Amino acid sequence: MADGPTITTIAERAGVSIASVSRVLNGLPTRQETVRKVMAAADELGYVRNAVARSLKSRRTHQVAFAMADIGNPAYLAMLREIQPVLKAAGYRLVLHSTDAVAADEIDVLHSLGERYVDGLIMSPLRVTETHLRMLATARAPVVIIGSVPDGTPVDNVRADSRTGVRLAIDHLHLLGRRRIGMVNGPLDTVPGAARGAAYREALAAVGLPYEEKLVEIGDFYRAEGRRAVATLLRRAPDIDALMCANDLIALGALDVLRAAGKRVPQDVAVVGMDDTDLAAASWPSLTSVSLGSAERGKAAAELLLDRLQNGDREPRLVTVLPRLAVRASTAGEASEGGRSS
Amino acid sequence: MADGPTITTIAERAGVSIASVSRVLNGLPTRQETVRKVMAAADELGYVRNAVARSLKSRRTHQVAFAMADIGNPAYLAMLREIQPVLKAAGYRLVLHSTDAVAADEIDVLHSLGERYVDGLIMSPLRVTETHLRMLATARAPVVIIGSVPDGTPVDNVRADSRTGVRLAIDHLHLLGRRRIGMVNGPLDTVPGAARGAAYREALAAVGLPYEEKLVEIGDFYRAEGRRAVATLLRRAPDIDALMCANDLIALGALDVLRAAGKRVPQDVAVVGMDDTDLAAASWPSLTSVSLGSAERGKAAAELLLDRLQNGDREPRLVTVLPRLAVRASTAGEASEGGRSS
DNA sequence: CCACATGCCGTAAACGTTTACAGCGATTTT
DNA sequence: AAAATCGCTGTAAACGTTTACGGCATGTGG
Repeated sequence: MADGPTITTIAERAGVSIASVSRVLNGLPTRQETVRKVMAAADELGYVRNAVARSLKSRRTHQVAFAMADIGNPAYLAMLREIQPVLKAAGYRLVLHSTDAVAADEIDVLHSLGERYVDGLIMSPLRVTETHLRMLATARAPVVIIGSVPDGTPVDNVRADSRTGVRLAIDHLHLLGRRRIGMVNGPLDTVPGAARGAAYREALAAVGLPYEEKLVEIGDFYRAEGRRAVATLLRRAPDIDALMCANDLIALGALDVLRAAGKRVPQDVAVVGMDDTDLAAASWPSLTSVSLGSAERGKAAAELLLDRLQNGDREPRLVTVLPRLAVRASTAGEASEGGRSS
Repeated sequence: MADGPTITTIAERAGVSIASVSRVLNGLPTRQETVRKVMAAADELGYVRNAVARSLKSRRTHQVAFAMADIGNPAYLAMLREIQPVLKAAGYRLVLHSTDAVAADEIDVLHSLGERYVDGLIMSPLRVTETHLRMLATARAPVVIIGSVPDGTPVDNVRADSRTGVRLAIDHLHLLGRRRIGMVNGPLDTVPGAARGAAYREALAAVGLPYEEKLVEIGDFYRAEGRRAVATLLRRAPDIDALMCANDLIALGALDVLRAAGKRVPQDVAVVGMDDTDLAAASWPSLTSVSLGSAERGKAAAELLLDRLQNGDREPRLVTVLPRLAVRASTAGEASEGGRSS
């Protein structure tokens, strides 16, 4: 692992100055003969440009960071899968942070932008605090936020429309004749939790169903929590005939509990998940799920950031991605069999 | 986004030299009064160290790359989930590459080590070619390979033991009384494909069952391919009573086809997957699966690399992770209900 | 009172690039 | 034939750090 060659090494071997070497390497106009000599020397030495020195001088790292709230959550994973190729195609490397949805970690990441090891950041915070907003306003590099941010915040923003998403699901259930539609939600102090809770209430109203406290249970966005919450709900309201779950993991927990309780899905209780992850197609019965377009949001975020990197001072932009309902067996009978595979 | 403060800015404001600033910032012995002045200036200016300049001088980037073969494959994802926190705890950032299992991309990544934008690399190649080996031998930064590499290759290496893994599964099926055990494998020119195929043959011999060509079908490591392969297999050998699948996605495809063919799982056909991903616990019936310890392998790889970064010239080390059989409903009846949630 | 050690600090060089500027030989213009 | 232009090249500075080295006070021992 001997010290690699630098442009100085090349310059000596080719008998030219380092400036010429640099020019050749960057394709700037140079005499043919010089080009030949430099190329030959570079080849023989197995030269590779030092990215660090290059970044220092050019003030561009060609790296972009993505701060995922939760690396285990398939929704964020779907974003990552779209972000990666977009960045790669544009010649950027991806630095991955996992913040475990801890606000302090997110703030750390924002702070670390000052170290200038990346040209920009894509971030999907679960909660947006005052501190977030303050740091966003003074961030040392462009940031794109996936998730909602107050109007006027000076960053590019990509949003899901969970309101419409929940609406799609409730309409679907209502059309199928369901009238006792329960909801299992995640924590109300998270952005998605709050939005989905409110949307549920609204959607019920829209189809003319009453909102009943006892049909709603709050847990967390995990399968085990989903089980717990649904068990509680069933005890409280045994006549429930449909469940709107705030994500797919919760919905899987619901399937577990319903099966154990001897309820048939979808005949007795229809179940809808949210995020339309790979798990939805894999489960049995396969899970009807509201896709909030994680993949599209990731792609949009990456594109917004790349655009901003080329054009530093355009207006902040807001992109909203439309939801879609993926109907599968857990609401629509035995028929459909999801086919997404990775 | 005005140009951030540098140590020069601080030096001016504090009325000291940049050397003193650097010393204070690095905790080297300095007079109290100077420390105070520098700290005050740094705070007021909101100074953050420039990582690029630091790296250039110190020849350390505090970044490590992970080249995933396939970002959509839960097995690699499990590795990522372990690697990330280990690196973070040690103060390293993670640069993520997705090579889509394309050899050329993997070579690119190895080549790019010459750019010195990372201190080391963890890589999980699907196939190991001559070129791989040549580049590994001359890599400009330490590399840890997850997957098998010929003895004598001068890199740290973390292996799964798919031989024992398949053996566990076949023993299990044999104990359950299955005698017509088919296999659905991925491409034989991949490292895992070859290993699993050979292991299947060996394991059959170990329990005294004959190897039959017609019980084996090759596809690829995806669900749709699994469906196709199992359909073919069923046509060719309708009396099959167990299926050993080379990964969980294939096994899910098998479940699809068996259900459609009216075969009960596990009563008529028992199914075993491999990798023990989240999907295994999510499917229904839940899937018995051989865990090859993806998480442990990721963790081991990260630790090997960190160790190597501190101690550049110790002997290459080989870590082998033991497999484990996660028994679920697809072989053992209705009883168990997997509970892993993320 | 001088020699010397000690503790801090500033100057300057280095890490490996990119790039403004000036120099220089050859060609073109007047 | 002198002047201007042109194409190419080398010198040197800069990016923001870290760090070897020497200098300057201060304190100690003879």
